[in-house]
Amino acid sequence: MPPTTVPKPAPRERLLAAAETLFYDEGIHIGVDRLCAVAEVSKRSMYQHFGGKDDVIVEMLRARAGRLAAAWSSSEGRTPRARILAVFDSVREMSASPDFHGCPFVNVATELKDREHPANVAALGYKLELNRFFEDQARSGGAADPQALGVQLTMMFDGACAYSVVRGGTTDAALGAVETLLDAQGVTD
Amino acid sequence: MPPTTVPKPAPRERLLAAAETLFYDEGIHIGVDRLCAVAEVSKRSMYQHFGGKDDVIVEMLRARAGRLAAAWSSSEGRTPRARILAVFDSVREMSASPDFHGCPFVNVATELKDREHPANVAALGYKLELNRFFEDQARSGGAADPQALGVQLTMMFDGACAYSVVRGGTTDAALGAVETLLDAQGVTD
DNA sequence: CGAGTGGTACACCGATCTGTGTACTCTGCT
DNA sequence: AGCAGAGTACACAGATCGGTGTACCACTCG
Repeated sequence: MPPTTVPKPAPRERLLAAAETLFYDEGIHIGVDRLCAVAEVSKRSMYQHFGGKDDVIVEMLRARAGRLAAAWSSSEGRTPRARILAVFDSVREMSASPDFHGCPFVNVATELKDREHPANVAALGYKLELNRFFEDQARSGGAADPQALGVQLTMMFDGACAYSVVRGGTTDAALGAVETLLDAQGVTD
Repeated sequence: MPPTTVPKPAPRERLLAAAETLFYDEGIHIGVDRLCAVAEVSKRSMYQHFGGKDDVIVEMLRARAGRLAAAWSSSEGRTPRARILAVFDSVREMSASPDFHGCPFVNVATELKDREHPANVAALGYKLELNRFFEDQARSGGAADPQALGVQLTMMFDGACAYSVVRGGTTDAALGAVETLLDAQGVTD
């Protein structure tokens, strides 16, 4: 029988996985030495797979954005209101973990400042996608002003994350606010 | 006649002023050399006035929190609803500036991660104060659940800031959401 | 066998980081 | 005049940063 050990993923995948946890847990200011050590990849290999540290950040964000967007879409079949609430419920769940440090995209944008930076462009893309998801669901649910509601829900999303970052608690209160905003626009089940 | 030149503030004040703009505009990872150069204070003097870079950050946040809290209180005499909306209106105004980079307290908390850090404790104190202001106004305005409304408004506050950080636009949409949340709890003028 | 390829180990570069040590100047007070 | 304190200029330490150069190793394909 073949060896039971799972083959180690390729260096590129190991780097992206390490970047996801390290950059999120400790910020994007950690050194590439640390990153490579955790990924068990030589620094030389890293610079052959990526153009530089910034490149790793961008690719990591892109991969993460894709996975998260897929998670929202997975709620197909349910009502628009339920699909919106499910997003906030997942945030509530994540915020219960001591390893929760807010929205990774907002974090990178905050740490980078420069709005022209490719990583910030990726973060913006993610937020636009989230906004569009909310807006689409709001429209499907018969909202009076889907566009405004989409923006408001996006704000509430990041506000809930920031709340947990500073306070350390969970984001339960966000669900009540979201229900109020949905009710006000006639988005019922 | 006396010289028209205003006397230069003391080194301590110059350092705090420089820290306020530099740490906010470029993040708290800039070097102390840069900070001292802008403040026109020798590095040696900085370490005689403050225990270290972290100390400067904490003192800067404390000063800033005091001034902002005073700004909310300045709206005495107006209705609770108007006082709450005034806070979000000032955020809307600030977000119009290209120099706006979100809430300085949330930014520091995001960049520092460590929740035990004194600067993060200061940030938490500020957010608790803001939360209490909202809650007090909600109660005065006859809200059905002032505590929940206070938290929701605090979330909306940070959400509006994060929105502007990533998108670059103003936070107009937050006002609509706030009005909806206030209406739902019966906080009218 | 040999060549090419992907990866590693490790030293190294210049820049920058926080923080300190030292010797100097300025200023106000008595 | 003389002294003390506050501030400055500047070199320096030890660490870490992103990034590179070099020599070597293991594997596959022909």
